[in-house]
Amino acid sequence: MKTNLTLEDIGRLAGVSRSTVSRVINDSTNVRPNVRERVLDVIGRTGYTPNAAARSLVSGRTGLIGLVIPSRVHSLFADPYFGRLIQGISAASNRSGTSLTLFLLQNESEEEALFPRVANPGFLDGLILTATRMRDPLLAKMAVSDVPVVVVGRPDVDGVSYVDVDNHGGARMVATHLCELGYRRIGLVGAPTETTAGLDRLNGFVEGLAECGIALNPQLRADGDFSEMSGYRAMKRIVPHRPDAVFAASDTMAIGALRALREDGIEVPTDLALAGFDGSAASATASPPLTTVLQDVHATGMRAVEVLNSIIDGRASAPTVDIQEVRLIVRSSTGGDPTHTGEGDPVDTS
Amino acid sequence: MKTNLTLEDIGRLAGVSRSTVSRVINDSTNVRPNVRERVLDVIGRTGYTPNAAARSLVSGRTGLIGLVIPSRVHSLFADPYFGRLIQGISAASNRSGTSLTLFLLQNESEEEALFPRVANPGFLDGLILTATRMRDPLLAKMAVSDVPVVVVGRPDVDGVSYVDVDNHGGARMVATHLCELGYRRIGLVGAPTETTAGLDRLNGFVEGLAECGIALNPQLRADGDFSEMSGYRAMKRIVPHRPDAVFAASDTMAIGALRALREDGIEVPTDLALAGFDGSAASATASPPLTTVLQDVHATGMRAVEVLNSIIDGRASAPTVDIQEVRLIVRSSTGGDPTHTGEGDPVDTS
DNA sequence: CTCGTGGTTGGGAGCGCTCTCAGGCTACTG
DNA sequence: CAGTAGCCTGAGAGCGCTCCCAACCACGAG
Repeated sequence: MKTNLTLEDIGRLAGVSRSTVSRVINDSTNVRPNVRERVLDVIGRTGYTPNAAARSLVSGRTGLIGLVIPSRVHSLFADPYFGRLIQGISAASNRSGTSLTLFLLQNESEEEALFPRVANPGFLDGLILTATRMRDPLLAKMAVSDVPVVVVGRPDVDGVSYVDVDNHGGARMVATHLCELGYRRIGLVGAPTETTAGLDRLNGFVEGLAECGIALNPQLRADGDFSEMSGYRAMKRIVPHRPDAVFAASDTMAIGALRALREDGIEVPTDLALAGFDGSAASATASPPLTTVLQDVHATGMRAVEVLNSIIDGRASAPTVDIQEVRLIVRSSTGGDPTHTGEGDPVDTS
Repeated sequence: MKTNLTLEDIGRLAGVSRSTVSRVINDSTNVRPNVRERVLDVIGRTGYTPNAAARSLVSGRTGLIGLVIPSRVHSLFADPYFGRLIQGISAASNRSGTSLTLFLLQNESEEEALFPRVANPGFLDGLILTATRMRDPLLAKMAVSDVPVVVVGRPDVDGVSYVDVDNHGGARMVATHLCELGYRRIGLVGAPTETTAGLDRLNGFVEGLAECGIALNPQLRADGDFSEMSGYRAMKRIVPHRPDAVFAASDTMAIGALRALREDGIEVPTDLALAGFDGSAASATASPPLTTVLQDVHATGMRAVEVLNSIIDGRASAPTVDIQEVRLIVRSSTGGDPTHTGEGDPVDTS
């Protein structure tokens, strides 16, 4: 299993030239069966694998795609979202025979140092950007570079391909659902509005409320940062203003909100209805099980890789936009279906 | 920002040769200040970055380390352990100027296909293996290959460097703690014994019990797979045999166990004491807050990278072994400190 | 004034691969 | 049996870089 073998060595051992061995490896057709056999045999016995660096030097491809998760996602793995996303991206990447390089940035300075690294020719074939913020400097640079890029989530600039979920539509469904059940003092534990996801969920929710004649009362709104603790705190701020229903813009924040309510002795859904967003596994095991908006994060990740690959291969020219559908899952936390336990519900367990 | 520039181009623009530009970039000393200035200026204006593939072809280094997380870790991001580990590894990797390539394997066949990929010369400088199992085939192959490898956790083969936490010692502390509080019918929600972590926690726990004259009652033991649901199920199996205390070998399983107890109306710690392992953030916010064993997963990840780098650089020859310390955090779930709320406790929030 | 010395610089070789092209061979056609 | 098309194979060039070595220059010492 020595790794310092070259094409030339294999050729010598098999009594053929470098070129023929190369043909066998890249299974081009024009090789006589018995020659191919002989070469394959030598390769098998020696455990030869072609040198990746040499290969990418000449081919211009490395088989490596990058995934950038910026520093402000400190709640990285507390919220299962990114875990699921990484799994989806990784699955698609494995399937397409590429490897995934992860850039988990810890602070601003690492973020700034990133561009030259990823723009480095001969390093990455393409890049997936997540959790971009408004006026994201990295995104701005990438957009004008010639590195293939796909954003997960909706970017605030044009000309960039992206894959997003229907945040607006999902939040609107929640508003409609709560309205139809007769709630009127409806509050919001919002997601950060520096993110397009937060913004879209806010706007969708407001639109849904408006459709049944309700305006979002500012006293009934407090924003969090997607973390459990921020959901807890936001709910604590809203409760004194006596809402009868609250939409938390992520399941993790909803879990935190639930904890705040439990502490204050407020029963869900009897005293207050609560809904989340994401369709996480935790939403189903919470007590009571949470009404939520199911998004298939795994599929989103896979789709991002597919779009990126199509750009890398030059199959896609114009920026591609892909919006994934979401689905409202009604559980007992909104009182819409009190017999419902949450067991056996569809959740994204990826 | 064209990326197709070469050293030669920069040289031409600056009126020097390829070699001189190379010297400037790799800041070797022997370049006249004004020449260096001129070259740096051209590089700055053109946004030139050296081609990574060409560089690694000649240097034999790619600046890339791999992280392997095998398929059987399906609970990947439900349990915060791997998230924290990845963050630690990524932090150390950023610091050392290397990039991290993630191999999240989804099934056995992907696992088998991995070896040729990672053993590929000119691809990775080294590899970190996690969650290896007993008689792990990938580990066996890697151990005899000439690719630098570090295992996180204790491998069951010799000659491989590894970084582990003191699972044995931590579990023993829990046993001693429960004993000292006077519990006698002490149960275990175990971790899988195909993992050395599960095995070590089991043995440490048994040893701790033995020291105060207690043998682990098989009826009071049920094993899980680190997932919340498996903790729930295991506890359901143990409860009928009336334990007065239970050690769950991971916080996530402890949370599941807690859910089972709540369902059955069993009060913690009044009716039953419960302890976990990991020191996760969730252990502090659980109700009641959980007694647990704090391990610094972030530090473990960073250490793994350091050890790997020392092997890559040839600074370490003999297999390096590094065992990280753990600490018992006593909270109200074991009744050892009933006034304790869990707020403000040290937790690994990395 | 000549020689040596040390700091600078440029060119050649080569890392291991793919691609192109020309040449050799086989086999078929007329 | 000559001619030719088509298949197979090997050699050369070159991807962009680093390393090595030889050449160069200016300076001070003898």
